[in-house]
Amino acid sequence: MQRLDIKSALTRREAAKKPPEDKSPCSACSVRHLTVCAALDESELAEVSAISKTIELAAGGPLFDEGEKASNLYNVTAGTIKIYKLLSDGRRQVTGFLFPGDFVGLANESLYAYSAEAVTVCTVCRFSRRELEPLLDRHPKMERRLLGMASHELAAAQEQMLLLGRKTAKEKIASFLLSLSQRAQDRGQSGNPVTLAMSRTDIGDFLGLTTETVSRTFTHLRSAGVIVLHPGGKVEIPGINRLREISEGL
Amino acid sequence: MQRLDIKSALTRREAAKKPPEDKSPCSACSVRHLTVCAALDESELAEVSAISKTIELAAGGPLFDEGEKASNLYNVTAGTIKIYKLLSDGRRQVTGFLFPGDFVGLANESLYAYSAEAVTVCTVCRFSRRELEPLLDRHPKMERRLLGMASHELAAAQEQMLLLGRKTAKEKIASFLLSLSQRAQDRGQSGNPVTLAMSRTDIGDFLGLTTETVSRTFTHLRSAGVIVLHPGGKVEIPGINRLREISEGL
DNA sequence: CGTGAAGTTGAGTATGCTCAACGGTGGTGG
DNA sequence: CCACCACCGTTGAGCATACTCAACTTCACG
Repeated sequence: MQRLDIKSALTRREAAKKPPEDKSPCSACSVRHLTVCAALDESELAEVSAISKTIELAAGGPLFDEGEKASNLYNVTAGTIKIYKLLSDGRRQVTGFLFPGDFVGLANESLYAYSAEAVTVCTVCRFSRRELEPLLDRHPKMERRLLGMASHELAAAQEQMLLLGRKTAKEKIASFLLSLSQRAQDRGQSGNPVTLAMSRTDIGDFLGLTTETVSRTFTHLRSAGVIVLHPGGKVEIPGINRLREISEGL
Repeated sequence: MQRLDIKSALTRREAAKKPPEDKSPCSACSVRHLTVCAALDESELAEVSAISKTIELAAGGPLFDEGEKASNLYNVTAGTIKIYKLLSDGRRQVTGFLFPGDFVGLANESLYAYSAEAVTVCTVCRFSRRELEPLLDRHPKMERRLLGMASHELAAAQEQMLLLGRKTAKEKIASFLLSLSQRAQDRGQSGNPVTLAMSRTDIGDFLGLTTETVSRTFTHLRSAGVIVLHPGGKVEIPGINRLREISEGL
């Protein structure tokens, strides 16, 4: 799946080398319907293409760091990105995983409030903040869309606060699997089995648990027959309704 | 302070009864510079006035409930509001406290993703979503401001996730006090002593702790001479730098 | 096939929770 | 006006969930 996306990203880059034509490279974007670029017409897409640049990241590669000047915004087009914050002693909280179509880099202040790093090989579209803002002024439709995406993220953040503050380890893992499954389905991929692209450490840092507890809880759910762990981070969920109950503490 | 704000709200309502004049009631809004209405000119303010209604809430009064149709948006002008989510067994996570100037009710989907309830006596400005949206279309400046406020809330949500997932009880309480102090200062009020308008239960539900642990931790910080507890929920912070260290685990 | 990172499992522990009791306070009704 | 009651906050004792430290296994990669 990653390999496939990289291939399409390369195709997009080749298109960018060609002289201007009636179709912009963004026209071919396979995740456009999920992004801030949804519902733009051809001429608007061309404007966006003109100020965007496709970037590839190796697994583990940094996109930006907390405290850095927030001069760019990014659209994920392939792969998985994690965003996180650190405490001075190294404790880490992953505040989100980003998948194709997700937007990253919004910062009200001039500095990024968190770090972003590729979990897998990734492709992202980069926009300079300076160039994007006037474009947003001219296209309220796009700004409205951005506000909608920010509201959506805000709702997700609140759901995550509920998880972090009030759920048990078992409920956290169950909620996490269901959320990954849902997001895969939103992208037209399989929601079952679901693929975990990230490490146990990343999952722990996302759920407010240690890797040991994450591992033990997976084992526990496996013993209970709710999930089956396959190689390559694939998790089959035969008991998806049971998992839903567990995620809500029933 | 609450009493004062209520008085100004009444003044505002009286103004609304008068025939149209060159100054809209919003002109007198004491927290406008903090709100989405900042940087609007007189004619724009008049438009906003026309579709807003001032509402008063008793302490404990509900503003809206999770799952309700999100037909209104609100601007807090006086008092403290809490927003929260519930699990089916009654576990609660307070996801935020709102103070004058804060905006509440953004919902990407058509339903509210959380409940909102007055902590103290409150005054809020109500906008119908249906009426506000066309106004935003005509005033990109206002929409940009809204996006900025949403980004700011997103950053705060991430900071809160770090707190919930990775901080100890002591660090949580210290961070909480500092954040309240900062927000009071942003509103031109005293940052020290800071007033806790909410109950221990609300604080616990915000920080992912029980009331007992909140209480014990306050006692501990008091014994350590970092804070002094005064009647009326006032907390004096003689050791504010020590509190900063504690909040980061030093 | 060797090496190092990632994942799993186990034993013991600590932080924060549960359950319980008690003091203070504010609102209510006799 | 005062007694009563409910609620809030505080404190204590015991306990459980998830953490720490450690060993071992599995897996990916050279």
